[in-house]
Amino acid sequence: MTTDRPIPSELPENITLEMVARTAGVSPATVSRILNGSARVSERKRAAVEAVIKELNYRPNALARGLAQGRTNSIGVLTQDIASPFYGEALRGIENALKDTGAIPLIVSGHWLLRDEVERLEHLLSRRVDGLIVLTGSLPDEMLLRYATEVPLVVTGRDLEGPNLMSLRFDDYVGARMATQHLIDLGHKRIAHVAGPLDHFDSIERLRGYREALVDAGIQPDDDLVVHADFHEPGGLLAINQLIAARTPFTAVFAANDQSAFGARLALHSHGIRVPEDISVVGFDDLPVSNYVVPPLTSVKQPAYEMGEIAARALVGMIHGEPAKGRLPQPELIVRASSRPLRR
Amino acid sequence: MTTDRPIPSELPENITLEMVARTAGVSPATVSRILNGSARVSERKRAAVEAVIKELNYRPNALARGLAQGRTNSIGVLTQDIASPFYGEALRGIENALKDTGAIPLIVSGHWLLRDEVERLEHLLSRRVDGLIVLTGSLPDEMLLRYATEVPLVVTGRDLEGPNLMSLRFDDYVGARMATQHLIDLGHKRIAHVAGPLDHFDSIERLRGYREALVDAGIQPDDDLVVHADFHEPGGLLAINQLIAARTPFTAVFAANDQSAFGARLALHSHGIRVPEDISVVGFDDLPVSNYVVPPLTSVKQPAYEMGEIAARALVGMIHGEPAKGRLPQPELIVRASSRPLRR
DNA sequence: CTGTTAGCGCGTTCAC
DNA sequence: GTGAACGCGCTAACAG
Repeated sequence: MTTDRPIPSELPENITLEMVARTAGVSPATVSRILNGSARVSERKRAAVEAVIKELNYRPNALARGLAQGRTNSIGVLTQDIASPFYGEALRGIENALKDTGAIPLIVSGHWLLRDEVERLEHLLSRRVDGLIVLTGSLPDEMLLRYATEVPLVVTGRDLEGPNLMSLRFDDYVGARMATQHLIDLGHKRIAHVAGPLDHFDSIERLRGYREALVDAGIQPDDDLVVHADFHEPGGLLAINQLIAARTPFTAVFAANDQSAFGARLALHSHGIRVPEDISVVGFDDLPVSNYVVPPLTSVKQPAYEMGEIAARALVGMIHGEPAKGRLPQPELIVRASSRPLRR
Repeated sequence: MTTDRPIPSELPENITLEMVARTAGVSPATVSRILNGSARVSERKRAAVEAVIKELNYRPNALARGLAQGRTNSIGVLTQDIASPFYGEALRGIENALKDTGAIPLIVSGHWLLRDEVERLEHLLSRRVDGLIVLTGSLPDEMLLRYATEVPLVVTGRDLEGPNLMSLRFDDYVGARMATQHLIDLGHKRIAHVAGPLDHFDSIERLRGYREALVDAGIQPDDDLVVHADFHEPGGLLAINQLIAARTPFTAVFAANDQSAFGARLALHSHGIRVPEDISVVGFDDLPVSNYVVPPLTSVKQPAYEMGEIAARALVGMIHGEPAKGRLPQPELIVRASSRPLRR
């Protein structure tokens, strides 16, 4: 041990593997082998090294390790909004699935902006992540395919086939049909739809499910009943205000996601319209909080947490060279108190 | 350019700085200088190199760079729950403040478990983050002080002084007083409190604020009115159910956070008790969604987003050797429709 | 089983 | 201005 360092540096010097090796009286390679279990080491040396590691409080340098090994034990996750309740659940699922693999998720946000998404992905790749999970977003398919040539990639919210790539899509169309059908079954005919942004594939599919359920039930879809919003609470509120201002009659609302359903419900409330007595409301996503709003919201369950888990597990498999596999559960309608039979 | 590689490797080989240098006909050092602006380079070479970088789609290896420079341009963020609506806002603030600094946040979750928190922090440090933001959590002060000897550290939710460390604490006590005083001003005397977990400093402070506001108003605090919950919706719901089952009379509820206020509000609803007509409800945090629940929730605004921004900005400053600085805004009560004068 | 050697891809002296 | 040489901390390949 070098005890005659003249100036004790301010910052505690980082302990290196080489220092551990020297103090334990072995070679760096041996320490490395113990750390990685990459070869058998005599019990005596192992004990000595482990003691030194503990004593010196040695912490391996992940950068150096990554450089040498060519893998970083980290996977990049592109979400869109770090505070989104929906994607938040997906992130929880990812975290949980990764927990015991030794890998750590590097989470960045794309804000639904192509520019941000590309910039963030490049950032992740320059950090040499071992794989990538892209939660929906607005990247063109070709770009995803190209990124998949660099690292294994799992993308949600679209159907896409390609080498080194897996996609996970929830059936928005069927989910929207179930929600609409539920309202039809309750006797509703004038069903409004608070749509999502129409540059989102999910929104389009949900709108289509809504329309086709109506048609199949012999109800003529009325464009006046479709209001466009943005998947957020204020948008849902404005949408219903519009509808009311235009005096368009309706007895039920199917919102393209729970957040806009919350806004819609508040708009109804401030007009003195009761839910579900006067008007039924159905959402989409089944956020954790939707079970605790008043009245609890009937909603199509989107398995966000499971989606995260499935994506992460599949990605880890792909990184280890296994074929991509994993499927999302089928849509499911969770009926709660916000919807009830039309009173006549 | 080496065109005679016999076997085209499956994975596209990573472009290295050295390859860029060779194709551009300059030395690696020159490319490095251009990349980092660390020295003047002739316009001719610069143009040539930049062209090659674009053409080869060169992406610098952040690991190698970190190893060589001793900094990684990443800062570690320990949150508690990646899907928490409250901490989610803080993360947004952090992301935003870091956006133009070139640094990227590495976000990990501690789940309020000491074990997880330590493990995650060690993970971040082994990745050689340049600094650390710890969002509350349950680490003892001494540990934080020790971590601060390794990297600059900002911690929220507590008061702590130390070298290389900054703490940011919101005044929970004053906030709770404001909430309680608001209800007192409205004529309420039987005010229930749905408390948070009592191993959280915030919970204790909010309970204290509640109690002292009552005392100062000449109202004798009644322990029967204090129910313990867990900062989550189900806990708030159970708490109110308990209160009702025990037939403890009350006309208002102050919940230790918005999520338990939601649960409380639902419990009241399912007992046919109206808010605010029969009972007033006040929360704490002012989550984004609290403005959109029915009725919109009166709440103490905790500036989570700003907190994240302030923490990140301060940390960046500290990393650059500036003294720690930054303060949180004062508590503020946002009055909405969930509270109203006691009818007599 | 163990030590020695040679990189991983960059930044950074230090000469020229 | 520019290039050659070395080192960041670690793993891998090769000897023994």
